[in-house]
Amino acid sequence: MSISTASKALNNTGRMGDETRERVKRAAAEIGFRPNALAKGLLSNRTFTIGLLTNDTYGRFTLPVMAGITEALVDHGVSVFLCTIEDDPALGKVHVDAMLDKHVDGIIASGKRIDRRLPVDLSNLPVPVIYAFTEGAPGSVTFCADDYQGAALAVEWLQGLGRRRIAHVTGPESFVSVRERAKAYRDLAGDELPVLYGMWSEAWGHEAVARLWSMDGAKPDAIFCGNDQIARAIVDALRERGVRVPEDVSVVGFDNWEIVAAQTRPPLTTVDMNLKALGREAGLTVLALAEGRDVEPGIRTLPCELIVRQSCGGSPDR
Amino acid sequence: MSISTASKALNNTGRMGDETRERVKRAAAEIGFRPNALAKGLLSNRTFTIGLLTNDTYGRFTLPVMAGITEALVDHGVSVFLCTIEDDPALGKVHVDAMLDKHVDGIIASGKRIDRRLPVDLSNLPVPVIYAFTEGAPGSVTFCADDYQGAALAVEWLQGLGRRRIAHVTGPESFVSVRERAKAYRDLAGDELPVLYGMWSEAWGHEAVARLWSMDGAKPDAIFCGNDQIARAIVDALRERGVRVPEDVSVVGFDNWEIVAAQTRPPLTTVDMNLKALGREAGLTVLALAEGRDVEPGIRTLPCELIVRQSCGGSPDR
DNA sequence: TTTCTTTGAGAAAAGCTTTTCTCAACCGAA
DNA sequence: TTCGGTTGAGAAAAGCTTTTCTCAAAGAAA
Repeated sequence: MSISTASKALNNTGRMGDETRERVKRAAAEIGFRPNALAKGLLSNRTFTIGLLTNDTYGRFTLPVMAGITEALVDHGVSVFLCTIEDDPALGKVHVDAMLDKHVDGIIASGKRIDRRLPVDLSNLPVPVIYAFTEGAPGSVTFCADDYQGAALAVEWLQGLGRRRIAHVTGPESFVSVRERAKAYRDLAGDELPVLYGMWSEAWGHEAVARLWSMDGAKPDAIFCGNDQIARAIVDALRERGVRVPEDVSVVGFDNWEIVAAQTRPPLTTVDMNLKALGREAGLTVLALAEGRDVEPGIRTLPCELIVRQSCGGSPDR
Repeated sequence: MSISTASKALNNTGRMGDETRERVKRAAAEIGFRPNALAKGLLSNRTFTIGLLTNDTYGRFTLPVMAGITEALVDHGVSVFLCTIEDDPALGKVHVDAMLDKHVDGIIASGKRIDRRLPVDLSNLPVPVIYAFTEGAPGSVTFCADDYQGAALAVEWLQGLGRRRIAHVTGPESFVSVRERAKAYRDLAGDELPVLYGMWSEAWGHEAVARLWSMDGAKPDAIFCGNDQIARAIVDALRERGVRVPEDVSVVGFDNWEIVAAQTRPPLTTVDMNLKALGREAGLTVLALAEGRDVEPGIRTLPCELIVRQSCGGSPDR
């Protein structure tokens, strides 16, 4: 039995008798034959391996993205190198070089904010690169969540519940996401109340409540928060003041970070950026590029989704 | 210039004139020559690739382990496949098969608790397997944190601050970690107060405080918690009751989960399991096995460390 | 000058698949 | 019987390195 005959039998290629083909397959199964992916890759220039580059140490955003990528690609036999590069350009280069040496089929760059580049040069690489939840190079494919739409979802939900004095407490104005979300808030809720920019911390949530409740005039009847941590702090701060959530004030978060959103009392209604879906899309897109298919460059925006829990009141079906 | 001469020049092997060697190296640098790791691996049976298998979806424990592995191995040119298999045996098999096809040099199995196996059969694999923060097969190398010592650290710290009525609120007794920590607590703090077993949730923390404060007799002057989430809830619950932390009651957590420990008011003093160091050790150990070096099988226990913040009072240097 | 030794460079094989070509055998048709 | 066509199987090359072997040339010693 020649090697080439065996190869053709197992790959269902070439011409040969059905009986021979079956015999080869049986024998292969019996000895537990596994084709060597390295040899295959050497020949085909496809390693069924991609690299995920990120500077998100805690995996806050990258893990869901990674989960999506893996979910989409595992069926295609693709495995993923996860490379966390902190914000160290040297480390980034080391990891990228290692990936290139191993001939990954493509690289997905990811991060912890949408408006910052990873500290690595990914231009002129011999493999396709796409960006997910991080700023991409011009002419590249970039996936990100639709902050405007997500924020609109939150504000409209509050308005649908009859809330009219909606405040917005959020993170640093330097973040594009923050500005986008604030824009949606302004467009829908008007400018009766100031947007409160601050930090992404619980401390800021507490301070914001103190500020809102020390202002003259009617108090807010709803607060749309820039992330779940702030929302949680706000819920805590309101409780400490004797303000009831959701009876007196509805609170909406952003991120649907389970560990925060679900543990808050009451659990947070919040906007989910669908990072897993984003990862799936990103994964399928590198795969397409790796296979030589054409992909339109540009920024692809994926819609957010509102996760309804109990911090707003109202029935889940409105 | 022959291929073999070039190879020898670049690898500093073989006999050749210094001038030739230099010339080859210059030329290689100039054209940006990268040896193909696949071809190299095909020959040497080393791919400088390992797989990290985990069922810890949120990366709570796996991410620090992963960071340690990467940190230890990136200098050796090793890249890591991260495979999250939830608790799905089929998915596990798919990932393991993919890794074997790609000829990883070794596999590290990791998880979210020390006394559960991953739902995959890792015996009789053609590559070395080691376990980190999950139950290992008999005769294997397993790394885990020293729960007893970590708990002792916490209790001794509280006693060193003069606390005498120390309570212990922790997770489900079914966890080995829980029992180990409780044992250390008992050995050091005696049995004046019951160990309160419950859930790993904030809700349980609140309930535990309610229970402790409704009991007859003197109230605790310190609470050692099974994890940071419980500790956080306990700090919150105490504040709501008007009990001051750390003046009236000292609280110690477990895990040093920054996102919880650092955001608690006051920030938590807590036990860090040194998962990153654990990852480093695990990484170096698979590498050793992959290189054919002998490694003593057994369970390696790494010491925990106390991270002092403000929830206990006392000066950081005692 | 001849022979031995040393030195530097290239040839070839191995590692594992896939793919393309070649070739022998067999069948049916002329 | 002979020729064209079909069919099944094997040989060989390619993909990229490393390593071992061979060999020619140059230098040194006799």
